[in-house]
Amino acid sequence: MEQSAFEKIYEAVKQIPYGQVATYGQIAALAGNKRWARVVGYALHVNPDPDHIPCYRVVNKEGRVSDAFAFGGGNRQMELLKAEGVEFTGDCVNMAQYQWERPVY
DNA sequence: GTTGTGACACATT
DNA sequence: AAATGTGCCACAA
Repeated sequence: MEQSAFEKIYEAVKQIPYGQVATYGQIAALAGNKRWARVVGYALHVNPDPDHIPCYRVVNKEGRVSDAFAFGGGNRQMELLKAEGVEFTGDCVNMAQYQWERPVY
């Protein structure tokens, strides 16, 4: 059964390990196409299952949260990520250290 | 049923 | 180096 782009995106986000973060582009790439980065944003926007879709673990290329919208507050993400052991450099996450390396099969 | 918008990223100018 | 345009999917009007 062919899952829609959204479904694939959700699966990719769910695969993000604890204490790490991923970028929209990476999620999109894992979902099938990097160009879906925009779709990823929308997918998290609807976020139908926040219990399995940690939007706060998803950041943009800057290692920062969305410029346009934040998850229910903005600081919300920082607290959640810090609770997982992720350090925040000002408003940006230390991606060089915490960006999720997609397993290459 | 069509048009427009939206949590981004990349290529080109 | 920075700014603009382009591409993709799903949903709202």
